[in-house]
Amino acid sequence: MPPVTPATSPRKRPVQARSRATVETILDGAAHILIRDGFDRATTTRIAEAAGVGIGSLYQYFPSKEAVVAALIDRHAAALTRVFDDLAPRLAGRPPAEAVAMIVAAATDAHRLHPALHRVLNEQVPRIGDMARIRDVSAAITSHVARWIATLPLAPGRDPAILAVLVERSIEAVVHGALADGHDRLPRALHDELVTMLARHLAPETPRQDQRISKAS
Amino acid sequence: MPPVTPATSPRKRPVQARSRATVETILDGAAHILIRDGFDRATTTRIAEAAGVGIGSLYQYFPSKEAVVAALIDRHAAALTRVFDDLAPRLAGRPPAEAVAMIVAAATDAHRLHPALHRVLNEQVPRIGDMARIRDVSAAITSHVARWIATLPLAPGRDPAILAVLVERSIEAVVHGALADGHDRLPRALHDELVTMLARHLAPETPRQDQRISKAS
DNA sequence: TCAGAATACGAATATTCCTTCGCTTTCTGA
DNA sequence: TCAGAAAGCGAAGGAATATTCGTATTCTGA
Repeated sequence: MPPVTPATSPRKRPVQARSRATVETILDGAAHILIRDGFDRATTTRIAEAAGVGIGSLYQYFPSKEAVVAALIDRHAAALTRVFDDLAPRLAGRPPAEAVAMIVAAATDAHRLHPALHRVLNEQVPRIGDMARIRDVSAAITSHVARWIATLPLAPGRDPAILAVLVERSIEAVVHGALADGHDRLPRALHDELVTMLARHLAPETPRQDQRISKAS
Repeated sequence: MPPVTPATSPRKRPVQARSRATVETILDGAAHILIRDGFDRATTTRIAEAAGVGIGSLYQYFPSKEAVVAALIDRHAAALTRVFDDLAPRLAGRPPAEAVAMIVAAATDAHRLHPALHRVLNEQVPRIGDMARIRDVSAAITSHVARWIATLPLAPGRDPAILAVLVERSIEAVVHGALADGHDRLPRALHDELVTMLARHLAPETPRQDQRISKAS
């Protein structure tokens, strides 16, 4: 269905330790060049140069520039996922305010894993067609959150899965926005409003929403 | 400062009606090609073809492919801004639940102005370096929202500007996410949770948030 | 009606980048 | 220690695009 799907699967699998290291080196070089030059100016030649390997070696393991970036996305996505996998078990039993604050903190950490790279990759992901990889990360996070929410006492009729989407997207958007605006962390006031809002919305006394809101013209 | 700034400013300004029409035509052609082929496969030649003008004419007004896309972004951004400019005066005096629902509706409308184009442009904006244009749109929306929030009775110490950021980003993220997931509108349940959450957070009785939340480990 | 300016055009040119392939070097397992 | 496999290398070829520029056409203002 995606009109654009450059070949991104590896050409040859590195088997010796030496070549596995080469692949890592290429990925590092790619990250470097991507950050410095952006995707468009990043050429396979420059990537190989930055990595200190021959261009031929690069093509031994990657069929194209897209494939290199896809691999980089994969590596970064794995790191992101790990942050939230670590978080999930620690949420158990926490009251909403605490847990939400922890999720916010994790989101911030994730963004700071490698900010410059994170940013470039975010921008380029759509082009690589590796959207699925990112969707997976996001889905994994949401599902962790949903599992935690499911343990909370909620008014009947409220769906943890939906609340999780709401929570995850709000947090991601606010954190991402703040960091994109140049802050190195969520400004305190915004952080507190966000946490309060979400925590309160997850409180047991929050009623199931009714048709009360459909009065808008 | 931006490492990547392809020339995007027009080469020559169209003065006669004829050439102004040509420029519009080129933009239409660009939209068409961009949607059909994506940015990478979109070439200046194909754009000119689709627009039914000579390639030379394109270069008369745009120094590069990036410039064409930048102009397209600009045109689209103006349309988006208009949606919210129209909305702003209608918010006056509305209670939170109503107004929030209207903002959500506007965000949905904005996304549906030209979904295919919206999507492609969203993906390409970062590359064009026209990030600023988008930031402006977003800032304009936030500022409208802030002006409305400023008219609400709030607990002392709460900042309308910050609440506006929270509201705008949450709505945009949730709406965008839902549409990206393939829905053609916000699912009802998610819509209601979102509106309830935000409206409640803007209610006068919502207390100023304190250090209550910093207990998280 | 006419001169000068504005537009339009597209074949030809200039760039840029991707990718391959034959050869050298290094490593692994026996 | 040695043969075969794995890895590394980069000049050269090839394909795709961006962009220019001289010429033809149309429009504007007097």
